[in-house]
Amino acid sequence: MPPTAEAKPPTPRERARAQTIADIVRLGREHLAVHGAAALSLRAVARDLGVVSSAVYRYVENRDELLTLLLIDAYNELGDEVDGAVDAVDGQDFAGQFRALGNAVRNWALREPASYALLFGSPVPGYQAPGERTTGPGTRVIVRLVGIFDGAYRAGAMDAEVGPDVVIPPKLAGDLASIRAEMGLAAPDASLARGVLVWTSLFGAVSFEVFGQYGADTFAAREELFGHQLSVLQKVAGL
Amino acid sequence: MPPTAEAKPPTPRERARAQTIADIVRLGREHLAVHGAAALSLRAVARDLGVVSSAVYRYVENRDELLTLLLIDAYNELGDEVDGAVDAVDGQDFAGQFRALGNAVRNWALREPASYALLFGSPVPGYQAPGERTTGPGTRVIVRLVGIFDGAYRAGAMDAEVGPDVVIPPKLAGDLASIRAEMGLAAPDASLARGVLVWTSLFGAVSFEVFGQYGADTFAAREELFGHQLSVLQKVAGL
DNA sequence: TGTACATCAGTGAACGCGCGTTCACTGATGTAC
DNA sequence: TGTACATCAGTGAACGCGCGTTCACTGATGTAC
Repeated sequence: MPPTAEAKPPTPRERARAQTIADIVRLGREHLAVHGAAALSLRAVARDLGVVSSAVYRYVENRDELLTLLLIDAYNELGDEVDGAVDAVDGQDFAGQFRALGNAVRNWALREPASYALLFGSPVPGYQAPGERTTGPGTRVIVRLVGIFDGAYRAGAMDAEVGPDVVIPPKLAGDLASIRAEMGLAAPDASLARGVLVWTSLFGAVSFEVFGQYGADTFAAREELFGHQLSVLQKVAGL
Repeated sequence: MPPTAEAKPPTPRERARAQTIADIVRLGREHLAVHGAAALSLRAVARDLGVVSSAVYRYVENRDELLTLLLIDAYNELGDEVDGAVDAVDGQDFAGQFRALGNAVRNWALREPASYALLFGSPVPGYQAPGERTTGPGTRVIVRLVGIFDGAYRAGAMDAEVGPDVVIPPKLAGDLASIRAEMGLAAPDASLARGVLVWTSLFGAVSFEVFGQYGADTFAAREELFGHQLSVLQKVAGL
């Protein structure tokens, strides 16, 4: 059965190599948290790793590739967290799933603000993520969110929505049709468009809190504020 | 009448000085647009200004102060743009004012993505904005937005809102009471809380577009998408 | 109106620092016969 | 089982670069008498 050549058990060297790469990613994340993405430096990672600076080039092609690894790692950590939270909710409780997803995003973002900033903050100047490697991990949350909405629609659990008189312009309807086809969805244009707003609004709320836009003193009850925002968004989505 | 010592006409030297500072800010913004905030460098600005690097220290105390100047400049440019757009709408057309504000934010953000990122993106590592200088300019948009909401409420132009059964927890109500007192507002808790969501959602939508979260191909009809988002947010706000 | 002095803008050299990346190399670890 | 060779991890020096900030200085511009 050697057609699947990947199935061999890893050699000690391979294991050591994987461990070192994992260490590099871990140290890179720590560096990210302290100094930000723009200041991420291979030399600093090498220092923390206890190795001469040129040695990291055995594991990582260049600085941009380290950024890519960190990006993928962060996307997957967030994705795992979201999946875990949503999976813990009853499959028919779509509103509960939505709230679990929102809270998972916020909790992770507050715990890992630097990684969150890398994923959802200002683009890193001069860095372009390689789509073929990041698109999968990078779309896990939205795919999951859309899954909840579409599941609710199919189950007939989607209430009348806010402002049903709002019309969808044809050009936008075209985009939504592509999305519907690509993701195999059933929900109509209005629901999908509403979903996009809820999606961007969720991250808008989290970003404001994580990036310090609220100021130091304005909101003491941040958890309650976010809970309220989720409640309203839930209504907007029709859940 | 020398008590108001500030009223003297500026000397040529003062005018030259003001002009140079304006040039520094302008060049700093260009640099920001190309290389990002973290890479903003006094030496590069000095080069563009055609002057030796130490000369800029005659005008700007250090790198952080240049960042502060850029921050204030950007906040005021955005504030002017928003004020201009809202002022152009009939004072009783609260929904129109809201849409004008939203579109002004988006247009400015798309035109000046680097400045937008400085204001609303990831925090610049190691930089803390001096509140006493930035709070005023930095709150112009939210003050204006709240003004529209409160004006609508006082004019009795605020419709029934989404999900009126959503309760405001006491801790959050306390925060909202402080805001109401501080800003001299009339609107009740539910409206204020809704206003916060609309505020964060508006910037969430703009940030996703400016920061490239939509991906390259998903939405061709970005203008229409944003228009739709504004429509739904308008309903959420009760306008 | 003319002179003496103070203020200011800009210079150029220097400080100490960190960065990404390349390259020839040494040793250790694995593999093929 | 033993030997020859290939692979790989890590070294250390070097390249050329840009950065923030300080400091003593030169000249030009303004001000007071």
